[in-house]
Amino acid sequence: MFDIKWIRDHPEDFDNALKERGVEPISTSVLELDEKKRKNQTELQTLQNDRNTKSKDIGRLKSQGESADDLMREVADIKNKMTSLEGEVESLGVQLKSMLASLPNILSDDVPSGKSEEDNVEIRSWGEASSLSFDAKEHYELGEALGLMDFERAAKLSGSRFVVLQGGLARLDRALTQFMLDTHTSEFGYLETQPPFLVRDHVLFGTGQLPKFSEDLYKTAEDQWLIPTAEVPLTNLHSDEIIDADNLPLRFTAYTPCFRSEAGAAGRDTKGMLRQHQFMKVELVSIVKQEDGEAEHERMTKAAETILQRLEIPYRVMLLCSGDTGFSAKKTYDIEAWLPGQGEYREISSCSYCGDFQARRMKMRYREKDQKQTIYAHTLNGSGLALGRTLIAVMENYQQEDGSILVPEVLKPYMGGLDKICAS
RNA sequence: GGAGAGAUGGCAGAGCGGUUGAAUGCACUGGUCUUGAAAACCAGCAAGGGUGCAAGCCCUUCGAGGGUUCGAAUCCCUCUCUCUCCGCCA
Repeated sequence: MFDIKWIRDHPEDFDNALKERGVEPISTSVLELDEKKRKNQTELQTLQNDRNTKSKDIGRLKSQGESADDLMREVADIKNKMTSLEGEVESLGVQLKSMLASLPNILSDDVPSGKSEEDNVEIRSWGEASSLSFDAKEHYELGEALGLMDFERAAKLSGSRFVVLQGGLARLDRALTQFMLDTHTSEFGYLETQPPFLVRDHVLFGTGQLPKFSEDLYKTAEDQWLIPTAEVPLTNLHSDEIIDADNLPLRFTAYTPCFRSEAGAAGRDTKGMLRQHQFMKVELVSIVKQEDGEAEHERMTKAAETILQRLEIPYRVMLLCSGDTGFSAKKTYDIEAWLPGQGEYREISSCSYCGDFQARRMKMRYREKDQKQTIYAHTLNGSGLALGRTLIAVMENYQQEDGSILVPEVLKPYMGGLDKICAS
């Protein structure tokens, strides 16, 4: 969501910025609506003022036992005039809001132009993206051979894009979770949080999934939505509040399931557990002062990278191009882990800086000590990391020629003595 | 799921349909006093929006949305949430 005052003052900057997003120039129609609304609003407020004073006069007259019939007639007149104006102001306001609510965030200056993921730019890489000394298998081949990853029975229960994990793989997934949460809480200062997994409309509006992307989400019969990521409840925790600046930054981490309909992804990544309707994720969310947003973005990305480094999984950090950056983000880094089985880097984390875009939508402000004015907070979110995909990365990178999987050193304390996962 | 009570400013808590955007207390900020602090006393202290060069003026908001009325925090309806009791339950 945008500051209408800023658009008034910088209509061309606004159009140019959105052009990067492939949005047609819209400032003219926005400002036209805005102007019309304000004109009507001013007129309406004059009438309201008139009505208020006259009503008070009526009260005064009546309390003195005098007749107020003339004044009452006048107020009735005013009221008539108000009715249509009220409707007009209301409807113009709704139009303006819905126009602004469907526009994506303005990108940071350093986001490269581009159409698709092809145009993303590698920022740095870590580790060696090498092939193994033997013929590396993909995660689903390994998992099914181990008898610990079952897609058929998952389909029997729930349809396509689900998986059942068992035994050592389920344990490994749990170990990864523990390791991630421990690292983020104790080393990076994120507050472990268990949020609800079902949320209301306005919460999804706040982070930007609604109104545009409802087809990507699941909705319950009670009209609550299943969260597509913990970013949604975590970022909204302090919505509609004025935060004491001394309490910033706020950093939250949560381990939650994520539910995505994957509408429009038909045929993509149908094999294995790369793209599921339900997956677990450890999420990171930061709420910071406006001047701290960019530094926090780097810090958050480092926190996510730390997990892969400790797991000794090669990865690269990509700066997403304009065409690949999400709706609410100003700038996004994807972390892609090396998958020897696939012979490719695949996204395992996405860290986004949203500026005040989400904060405006959810009315989350902060105030500096001794200042009267409120400022919209800046929000960031990142995966730290997606569990399913991290499990895949561990499996493919730690696979042995016999199909067994070694447990990464850093996970051993969490594996109850198990240091290798073999066929059951 | 059934029965009842409630929702007011950062918190607590008043509020016969008419100068109530809202008493009072606490908290907070500034000042007086004090060597300093505390106490005491004085003053200030809601958000969002419109308008104006500005000072300011104005509008809206007392859980949300409708309605009654010249006028609603106060009356009516719907919804949401909270609390108490009963039932069920991880």
